[in-house]
Amino acid sequence: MSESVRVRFAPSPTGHLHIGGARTAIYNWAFARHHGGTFVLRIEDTDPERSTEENTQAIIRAMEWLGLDYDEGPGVDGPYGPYFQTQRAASYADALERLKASGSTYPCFCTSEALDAKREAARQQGGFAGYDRTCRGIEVEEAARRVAAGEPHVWRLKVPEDRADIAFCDAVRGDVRFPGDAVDDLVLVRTDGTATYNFAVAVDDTTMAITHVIRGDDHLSNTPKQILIYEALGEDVPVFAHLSMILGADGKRLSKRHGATSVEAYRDSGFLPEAVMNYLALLGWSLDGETTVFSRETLAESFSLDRVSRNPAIFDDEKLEWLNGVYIRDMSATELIDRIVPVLAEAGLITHEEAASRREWLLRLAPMVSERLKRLDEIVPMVAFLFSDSVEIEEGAREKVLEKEGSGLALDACRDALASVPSFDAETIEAALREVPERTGVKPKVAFQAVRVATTGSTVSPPLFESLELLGRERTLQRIDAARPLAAS
RNA sequence: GGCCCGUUCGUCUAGCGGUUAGGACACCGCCCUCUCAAGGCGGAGAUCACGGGUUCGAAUCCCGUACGGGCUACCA
Repeated sequence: MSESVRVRFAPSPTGHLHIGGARTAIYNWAFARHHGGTFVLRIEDTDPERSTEENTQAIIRAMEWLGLDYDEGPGVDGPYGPYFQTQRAASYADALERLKASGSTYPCFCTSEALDAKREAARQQGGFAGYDRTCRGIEVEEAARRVAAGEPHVWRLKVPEDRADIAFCDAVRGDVRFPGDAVDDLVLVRTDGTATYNFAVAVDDTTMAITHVIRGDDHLSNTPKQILIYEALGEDVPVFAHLSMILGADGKRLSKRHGATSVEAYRDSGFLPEAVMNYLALLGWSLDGETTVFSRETLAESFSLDRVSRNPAIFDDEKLEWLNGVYIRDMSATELIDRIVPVLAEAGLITHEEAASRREWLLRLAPMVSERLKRLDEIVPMVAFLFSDSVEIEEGAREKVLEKEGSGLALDACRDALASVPSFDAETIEAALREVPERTGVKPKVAFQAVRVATTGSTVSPPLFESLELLGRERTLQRIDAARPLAAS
């Protein structure tokens, strides 16, 4: 429990960083930071069919966005590199040599076709469908001769006879035990000389001196295989911690069918990295059962594996949105503007140049919207009326508000008041408009709603007086004039 | 089929032998109020999957069952 703690996040670049992977990365990061250890990013790119450089970059970008800085990995050299599995072939070859030397592996000449047939037959009879060890019985000399002769072969792990139960203490699940005969003589090195997943992972984790393997639940059943490889190699077994899956709203494993599942998709739909990180941390871990909002620093300080939950968790978009709103409200006006200008620019409401020259105006806008936003992109429909020359009045708004008795009267009175107000700021505007109901006898709600609909086009908007201030006197009066014919007398 | 893992309000969770089973999101009501939010207060919501044990006492420990998930590849 000190500086010697080394953990790794090992995604395979066959797609973008998804929610489940991100949570695994977060827990690894938090564990490393908590213990002052080292967080390694290792790219498991051994599937040439599906791995791409682009995906690798996307994963790294997503981690940067979340603030998951790693101490060793792509672009961050360390003493245990390289950090791409495709570049570690020499390391696997070396491990295989060690296994050959200790007699813990043997070549297998069975064809995959023959194996498939046997497996199928065994499964029909309902038994364990592991390898039947045919080639394990071949004399060492003969096997060596056939290998030398170039006969196609794979290398299999020679699992000890009558192996006792393989037991380990999982840091989140507790004691886990597999029957000794549950693991067959699995393939370590393929016919083409490349390492299989389980071999590569075990070798990498030992050669990278990983002390704690924190990973998805789907690897729990692979653990006994890897333990056997560790033992054959004569290496220490790390501590394992298996995290439960994240499921979609239907209780099924999270997939594309559930909509956005990649971290980037959340970024693009207006979520803040702090919120995503906080939410994901909470999905399967709790600080104390009470605290729900916390910074990444607090997460690092408080994180421990024994508070990781064992049950699968359903991803709840609504709670993420609420949390995102919490973080938005917590931002200063300048921070919020910095985050929002790109969104407005993207929507074509403002250019970056305009944003720079109207900075002061935008800073006044910030407090009006901050407590109304759950996602950054909601800003667009909310403030579009401030960026247009005129406004189209929503059908329902006209009926419900403008056609209500008294609204025309109120509009006239408000127009007069606004036209003659000495200064067009929210405070003065409010004072002037507050007198209208008294003077006309129209209820405040009716009068203010009429002005709101006339100037924003909608029955829902940011606070009226502030909105008018930002709109400016000219446009405000124009819009009231334009709406006036639609209003009841 | 075999082997592993899991099961507390709709959702995320607290709980680690004795609690009125706590909190958060969502939901409902009230207050605040120029709309919407935000905020404040309050409410409803969990026979702790089911069945057996162990115990004076079990959501907590043990054993089954059901349901869900994972592994069982020369994928990762």
